[in-house]
Amino acid sequence: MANDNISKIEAVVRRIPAGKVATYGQIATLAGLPGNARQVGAVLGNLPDDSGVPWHRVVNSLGRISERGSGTSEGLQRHELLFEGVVFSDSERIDLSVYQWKHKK
DNA sequence: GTTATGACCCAAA
DNA sequence: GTTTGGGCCATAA
Repeated sequence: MANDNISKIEAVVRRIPAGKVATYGQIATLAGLPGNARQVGAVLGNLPDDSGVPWHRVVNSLGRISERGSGTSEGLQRHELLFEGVVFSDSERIDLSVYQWKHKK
């Protein structure tokens, strides 16, 4: 059931600590869906407002912000991350070497 | 059941 | 570290 995958993805995203970011592939793998990174994004898009999932802590491989493209948060994500202590690079990019979340254990 | 699209990832240049 | 091309899975029409 697809709904079950959403629960897993939510659980993984919820594990992301403040001031850290994770990539879709990382989440997909941790959620038990290797190679289904796209589905993670699709799930986040289907996430309800009361899901309590910090989707703004989820970025793509290059640490770039991935929004839906339709002026949806257009920088809201950046603001939220900055609020949590995440530092952005010159062109709206994050230094994954420092801020990429390490589930490690 | 098939076609088309998507908040992506990986390997190579 | 960034960009280009190819590929995987799931949802929608």
